[in-house]
Amino acid sequence: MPELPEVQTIINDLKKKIIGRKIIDIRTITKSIWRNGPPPQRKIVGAKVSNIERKGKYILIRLSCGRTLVTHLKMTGRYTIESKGKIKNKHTHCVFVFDEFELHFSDVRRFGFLDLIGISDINSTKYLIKIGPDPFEINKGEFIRLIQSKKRIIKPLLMDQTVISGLGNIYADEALFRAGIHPRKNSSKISKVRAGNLYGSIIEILDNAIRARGSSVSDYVDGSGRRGGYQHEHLVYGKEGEPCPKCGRAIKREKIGGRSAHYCTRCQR
DNA sequence: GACAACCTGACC
DNA sequence: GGTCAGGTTGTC
Repeated sequence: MPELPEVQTIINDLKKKIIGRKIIDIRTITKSIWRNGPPPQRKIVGAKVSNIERKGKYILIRLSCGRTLVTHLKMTGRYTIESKGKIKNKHTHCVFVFDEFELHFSDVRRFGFLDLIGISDINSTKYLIKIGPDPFEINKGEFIRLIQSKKRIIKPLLMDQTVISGLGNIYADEALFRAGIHPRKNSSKISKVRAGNLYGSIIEILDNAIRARGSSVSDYVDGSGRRGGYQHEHLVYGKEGEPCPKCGRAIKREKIGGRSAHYCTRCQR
């Protein structure tokens, strides 16, 4: 799925288009895309979008009625603004109709979901409350303490959304390469200086990736259906066998924590 | 911590 | 046919 930069790009795009606009109709094509079943029309139709926020990789669309439309895009979910009456493709699962355009939620693999939560549910929805702070919400010292206090393999730890949110497979690989840290390194054994460097790398790549409107490896597109540009700045992700940009040795790909890790066996210790 | 599961599509 | 894919969750 989209990781933090892609989710943030979509949110920035949607904000410009739908804040202050009224939802005049909802058409659910795939009922199962709603985590708790499709909500009754009356709970959404007529409400205006008051704000859009991000919590980790979740998108929170705040409505004037006090409810919140929660979305997780998982691997292939998309939110795109489409012209009215646009022909839906077979992976479009829900359409939110506004006065002058429509917001389409589509998802090839259907791992993503929509959920409408009430005012009183905001702080009690279990999958939301367990999400940890994203890297922008903590400082370097807090990050160092966070990873040194756990005895975990560093890469899966970086991707554990309950510890720190927003990073996925691409940005975890890219951050570890830039910080020169081996993806299997035990988090408790990373020195303060190197953990600080890792924090700096994470912030830098997230900032740059947001500036480039995200990474499009295969499916990801922004709210206007356009691809991002940060994939051109990837140094190791998806580059198995290619020379390391620092030392020239071939980049290795290896399963770590059930996911493909890409790294340099010489530069990352 | 490893692995399967959820699903479809692309590629070898 | 098999493998792989920006994610998360549940089961050993």
